[in-house]
Amino acid sequence: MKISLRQIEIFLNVVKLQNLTNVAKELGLSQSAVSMSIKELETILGRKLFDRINKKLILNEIGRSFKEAVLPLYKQLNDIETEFQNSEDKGSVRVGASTTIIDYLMPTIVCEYMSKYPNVKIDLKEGNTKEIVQLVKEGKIDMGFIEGNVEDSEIIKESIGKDELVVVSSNEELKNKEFELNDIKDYRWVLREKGSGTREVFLNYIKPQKVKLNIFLELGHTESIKSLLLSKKPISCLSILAVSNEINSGSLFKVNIKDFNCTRDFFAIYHKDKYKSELFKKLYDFSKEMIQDAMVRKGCIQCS
Amino acid sequence: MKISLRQIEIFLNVVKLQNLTNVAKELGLSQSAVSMSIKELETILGRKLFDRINKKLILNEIGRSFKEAVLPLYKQLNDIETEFQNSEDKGSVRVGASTTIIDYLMPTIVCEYMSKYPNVKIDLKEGNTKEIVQLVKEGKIDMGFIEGNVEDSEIIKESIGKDELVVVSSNEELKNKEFELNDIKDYRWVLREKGSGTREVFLNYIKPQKVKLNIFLELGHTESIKSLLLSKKPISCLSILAVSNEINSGSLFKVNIKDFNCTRDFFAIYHKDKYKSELFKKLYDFSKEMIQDAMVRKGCIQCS
DNA sequence: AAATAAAATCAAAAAAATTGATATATTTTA
DNA sequence: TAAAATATATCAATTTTTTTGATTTTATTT
Repeated sequence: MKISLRQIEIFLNVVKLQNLTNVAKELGLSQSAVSMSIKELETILGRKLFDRINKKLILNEIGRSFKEAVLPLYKQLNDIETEFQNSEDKGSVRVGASTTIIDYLMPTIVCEYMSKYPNVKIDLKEGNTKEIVQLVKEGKIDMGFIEGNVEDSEIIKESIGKDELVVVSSNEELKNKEFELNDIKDYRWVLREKGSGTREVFLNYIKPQKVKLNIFLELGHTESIKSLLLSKKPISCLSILAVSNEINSGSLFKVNIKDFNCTRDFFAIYHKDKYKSELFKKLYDFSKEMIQDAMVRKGCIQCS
Repeated sequence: MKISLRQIEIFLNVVKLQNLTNVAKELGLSQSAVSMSIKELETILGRKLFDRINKKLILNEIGRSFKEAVLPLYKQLNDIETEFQNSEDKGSVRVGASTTIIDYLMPTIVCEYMSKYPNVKIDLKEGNTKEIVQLVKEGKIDMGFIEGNVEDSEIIKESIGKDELVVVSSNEELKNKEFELNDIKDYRWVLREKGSGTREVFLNYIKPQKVKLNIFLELGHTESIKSLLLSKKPISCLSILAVSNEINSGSLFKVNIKDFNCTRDFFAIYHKDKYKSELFKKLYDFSKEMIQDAMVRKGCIQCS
């Protein structure tokens, strides 16, 4: 046999009112129900909690320490109950995103969201598009933001804007001129490693031209590429999100390639059976908006 | 409707095993019982705790934070339950005692007891005999130690030894001689205030002799009397417990009065309906022994 | 001494938890 | 690709638990 919350509730009321009959009234029960509940609780614990002194119930030392132990827990459970019944702004959300989004968009989103809803915890998971989709399908994350398209009947996806891939360098020779890709193929190129979305999209886009780039280095992190771009002046192709600041400040510039217009969609995804709690909806919409805003903003900077 | 501990238990098991059927096996229930319990819990909270993704239950962000909130409380409640079912050495006991006992015996008792049972809390209440008896009758304290007799059908009492009242002074004129009370009645006497047990017992004891003492001062605290005895050298009558150290060290001495043999019983009392928990019994017996020991010890010192 | 008050107890009734059977959807297997 | 196996939901039936209403016991008040 196990203690129940009802028994604890009745017990605490008896402690408070010191009188079974009044407790019965307070809880809308019969006096015998209260009496039997206390008796049952004492049976479970194997000890008397009250001394029956002249038909009065007097909390004894065991009852007292039981009360001390149980009262705060009981209160907390009640709080939790009402909190979950009322507030929507509490909990944790697991979000997955692919590299570029994780690096250049999520930090701001998480930061702003958490200052708006301090009781919401966000767990971030990084992965490439395929991995993120898989996590959503398995219910291991609540929503995902990815850099490539998916076709899957279980996945609901929403395009949240176009990302632009730009060819950039800090090599002055390449500035203020228009090139064919072929003209610059022999400069030193640095790309992200194989398997990276950014790299695949770029290489797929130029495939028809059958140009063989001089890829002299492959790096796993966009930031490594950026610092190399500044010191050694090779060429690379990266998301506008990653380099808009540098382009804006002039430390990097877009290499002007004729007819080069390489974009990709960003998608927000979640499982079709997902229960869309208020918490989910809020973070989902918030993230979508933030990402759209950010992309418009970066896009503008690039144009100017 | 209110959450029950059973629902929480089932919920936590589902979180752990991620599978209703296995939980049902684990808890010895049918699968439908588990399913319905979870459903009911979600109804009470007004929110889904799991997403049903392809007939699998995947804890969602609300479920997750519910789990975080509820798990520690559930564990603690279980601990409390087993603790109360098993251990006897935990709780608090309310003890009442009259002045002499509180001052000269209880400190040691409480101290030694608490180092033996560190989880037992002792609440001490001071009062004169009548007050202590009343508190026991009302169940406001669990046991009492008093300096006078009681006759009350509701009270169980046990004599725990004889206290001796001694006439003491530091006035050298009174040393090493035997007096009649009448011989010394005109010295300055200091007694405890009216209502004090020590005073009443003493005055009652000498009443037959119809001696009118020169009571020049009445003080509320035995310690005040003792310090006065040392500086101003009046006479007083106090419990041997209060002055045995001073007698032993020679700073005070017993005034030798012919046929003076004033004693009183110390009693341990409790209510006849008291539930005698292990905790109660241990403290009760411990206190009884300690008091008896102390009185024998003080008595011995006095004799030597 | 009678009236009042409070808790315990018991059988009966009501409510809640649990079951067993079945439906439905999905994944695995052959 | 169909059949088997797996997993959850649902419903009516049943068991268990809680609660009630009536009664008894003991103590307190009038």
